[in-house]
Amino acid sequence: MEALLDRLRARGMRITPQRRAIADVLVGEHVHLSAEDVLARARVALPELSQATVYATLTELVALGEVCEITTGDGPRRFDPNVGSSHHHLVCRSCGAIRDVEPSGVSRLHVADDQLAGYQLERADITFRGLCPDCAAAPS
Amino acid sequence: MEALLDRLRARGMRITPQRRAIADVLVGEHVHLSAEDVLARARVALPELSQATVYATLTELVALGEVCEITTGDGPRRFDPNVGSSHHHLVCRSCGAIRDVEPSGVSRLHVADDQLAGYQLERADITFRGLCPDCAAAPS
DNA sequence: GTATATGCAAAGCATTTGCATTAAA
DNA sequence: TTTAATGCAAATGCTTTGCATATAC
Repeated sequence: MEALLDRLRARGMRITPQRRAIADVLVGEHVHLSAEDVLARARVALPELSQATVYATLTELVALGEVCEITTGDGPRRFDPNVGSSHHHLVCRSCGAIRDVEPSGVSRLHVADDQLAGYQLERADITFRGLCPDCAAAPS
Repeated sequence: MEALLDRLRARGMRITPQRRAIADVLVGEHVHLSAEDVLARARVALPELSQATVYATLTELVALGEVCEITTGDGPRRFDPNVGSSHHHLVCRSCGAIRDVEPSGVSRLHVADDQLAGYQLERADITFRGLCPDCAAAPS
């Protein structure tokens, strides 16, 4: 429950009411919040929370690898706390909805060594794009 | 050579000096230009070209599928005219350099049907992240 | 001649920054 | 007490927009 805050404390970060409120919102699977979403939700518990603090905290959480960011290619970036499973994303090109795709459902990707030519690979971001069931049914 | 302009004409677009200058710059492989890059290069041939026209034209070219956009997750988006081969990208997290990865060097990706749940898939964007040879050698 | 494309400058949006104040440890 | 975190507001960077003018067809 307090896992994220514990890890932050362990890394020397101070636990403030602001960080607690933000951490409380960044929990669960299929959660893909914009910075604005995080602010709005965390403000329910802590109305005086500022946007700048949300951005600062999100930046740190991403740097620590506790949260990952998703760039939809349109609109603000989204933050995903589900870093445990290294899943991929399905993004609707019409409404922007994001759904997770479990890695187990995707064949493993392998890159030929000669393509890497000295690169030190860290990870692969895989984003599937198309129309979600709702948008496929009701074309714009 | 004039292939892109021909296709634009065929779709009813007017061929202006501006579009010619922009099209001349959007040629080749391993080309990943920002809007600013496109403006600067096209202005060599047509100094009075405006930024707004570059953005408008790039937006149309993307909509027509003649150019694809790459979101690096940092900095401005890049435009890639090499839509013929549906390649993937290797992005250096330190200097931002982008290199193409030929699909032939990557194992084919397959998504289990039950993961798609009504989604109408259009494409998969695959971005590998890590350090390029230069940045791996000289850590920041 | 007519509709489309252009250029300019202003607006827009997401995000970052500077800095004085506050508070966690 | 000390150093890090916060809030505010201004600044930044990229991109889009409104609108009058110019121009491809």
